[in-house]
Amino acid sequence: MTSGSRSGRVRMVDVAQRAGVGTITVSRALRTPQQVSKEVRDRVLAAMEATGYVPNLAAGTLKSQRSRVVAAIVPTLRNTIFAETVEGLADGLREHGLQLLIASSGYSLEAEESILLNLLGQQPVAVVLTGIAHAPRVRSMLRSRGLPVVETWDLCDDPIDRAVGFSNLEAARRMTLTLADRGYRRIAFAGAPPQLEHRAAQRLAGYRQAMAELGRAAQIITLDDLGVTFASGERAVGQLLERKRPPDAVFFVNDVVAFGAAQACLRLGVAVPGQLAIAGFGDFELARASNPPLTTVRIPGEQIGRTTARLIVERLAASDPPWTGPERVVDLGFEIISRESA
Amino acid sequence: MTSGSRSGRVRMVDVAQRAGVGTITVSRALRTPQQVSKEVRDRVLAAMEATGYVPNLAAGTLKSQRSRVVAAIVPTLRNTIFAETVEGLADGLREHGLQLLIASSGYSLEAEESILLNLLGQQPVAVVLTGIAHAPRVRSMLRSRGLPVVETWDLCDDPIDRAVGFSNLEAARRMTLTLADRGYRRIAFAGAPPQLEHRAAQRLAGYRQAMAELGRAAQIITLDDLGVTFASGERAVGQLLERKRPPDAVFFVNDVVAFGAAQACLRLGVAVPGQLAIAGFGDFELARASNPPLTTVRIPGEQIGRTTARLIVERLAASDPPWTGPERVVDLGFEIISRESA
DNA sequence: GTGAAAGCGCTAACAC
DNA sequence: GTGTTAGCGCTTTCAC
Repeated sequence: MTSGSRSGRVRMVDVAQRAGVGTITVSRALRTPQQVSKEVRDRVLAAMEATGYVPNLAAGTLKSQRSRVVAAIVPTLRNTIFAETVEGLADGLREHGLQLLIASSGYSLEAEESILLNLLGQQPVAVVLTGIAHAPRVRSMLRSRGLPVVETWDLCDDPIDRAVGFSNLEAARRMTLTLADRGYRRIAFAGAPPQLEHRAAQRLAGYRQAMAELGRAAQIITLDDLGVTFASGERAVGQLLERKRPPDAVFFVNDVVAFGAAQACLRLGVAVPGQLAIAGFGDFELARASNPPLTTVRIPGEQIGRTTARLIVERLAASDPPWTGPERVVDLGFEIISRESA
Repeated sequence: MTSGSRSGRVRMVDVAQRAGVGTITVSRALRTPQQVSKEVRDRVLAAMEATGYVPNLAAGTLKSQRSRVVAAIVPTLRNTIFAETVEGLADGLREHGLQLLIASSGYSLEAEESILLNLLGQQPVAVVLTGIAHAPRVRSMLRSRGLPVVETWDLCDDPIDRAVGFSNLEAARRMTLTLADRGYRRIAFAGAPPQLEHRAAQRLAGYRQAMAELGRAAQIITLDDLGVTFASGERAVGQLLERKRPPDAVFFVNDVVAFGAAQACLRLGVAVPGQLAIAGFGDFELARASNPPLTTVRIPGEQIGRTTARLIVERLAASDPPWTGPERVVDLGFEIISRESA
């Protein structure tokens, strides 16, 4: 098992010679074992063990024009927002022998574009993007390549290829109406500046639409820190309380900031929901752990990842042309979760 | 910019012909621009734009025996524990044109081994592992390859190549002594079963050592869920309170479970730190957001990532042999952070 | 500063 | 079920 000279330079030929077969047989033993007789296969596997052979995927990819890598870009890995999706995706892909290549864009569309160029060089067999808003060239570049592409975390009438997600707008609208149903009168929305993030903008739009339906005036609180840190939620509460006529309910753009706000209230002695009701978005583990537990929108984070993996695997098996087939857009829905905070 | 026939099949020759140069000049314009006259370079860049050329890294990697990929394995991406390290690493590498290939092992050493085999196939120029405990073959495989390897999040006298981290044992020992200094008498430690995770075992050992120094009896609480969810912290509090003689302070193996425990106390009306003091480990954003804020050990998560990136970049530039050079082990230290919870 | 030829290690296509 | 041949698209080496 450790005899192989200086490993890392063991080539398929070395294994083949040791097993007394041709290189192609080694290749087949690895990729399509059923094509190789059990006896030979065992000999080959033993030779691989003995030499510590690790296939050079660069060579295989080059020749076959087909890697085993799926490239994904998420806005951030720093908090838990996309964590479930990424793990679900990675698991779903790994079960089919595909390796996930992840990069984060820091919520910047320009960064997304340049990162994508880099990732494409690795010859991925599919690309996963977060959201449906992209730099102009991203769409054309991916379409012209004819690569399977899945856009996640939102829906869209005309995806680059496929989309898997839920309606951020509708989810926010429903949450707003739910808060109104509960009797809250002055419902505010807190999010980062909408031009910074399309999904946040969609949620804001859903809030606005609901408020219009209710015939009430919208009240917007702008978060800093891209609206993804506890601290920005805390600061928002500070701002709120200075207002002459503060809202009696705030719908936060995600659970991370909602949680930060709830903790600030606890610290400041602001009763939740008595004095200020708080709603979040995401139903992360944080929402249940909060005091009080957060009313929020459950979104199918892990399932988005799993479904994305499934679509990719199916597409690779079928080798359909990119923009045909069923399920171009998969709506996994959302669910309003009522807890004590609102 | 979109003329190039069916993109994804644009090769370097196509760009070269369009620019009226040889392929090698295109290659140089991309990789070592200073070797190409400005005039020719501009023509080449224009041709790349026009054709939408994306270099096939598989071919380059194959020929040059040198990719631009660094492979990393972390135990999980599901919570924030390793998030800072991963982002710091990714950022530090990207600044030098290196792409991070991340995979998660689910805290399993066997999974780590098999994932590593997969990743090695991509011909990474360096490998980053979490922790210093690995399956037996991992060490020999990496050493024999002579690849730059960085083990993170712990220290070790004899790393595979380099290690960047802090002493989990010493950090836990110091925190335990700090709790004793504050006057807590019955200090317990809560962590997952130590055989499941080496870093947790080190922290337990540090706790035991401190308790021995103090001449006190150790009291261990075993967490479920690998000790990485809020819920397991909550359940631990439930268990604690059933004891005849519960501890007056609990040192949790990380901030995630400590936070879960603190929230459970809040809910159950257990005064923190009055009735039960709580200490965490990590100083994640959660620690500050908690009520009360958590006394914890600050560990240099992002800096581990940054330093790891720096070591890798330096090693690639210097092409030193693997186990020589300064800084084989970089101790980034830790800091006890005193807040209200203990 | 630029080019021509060779070949990295594997797998597709075709034999047997 | 197994082997032979050719070549994927780059970069290295050496020439100019």
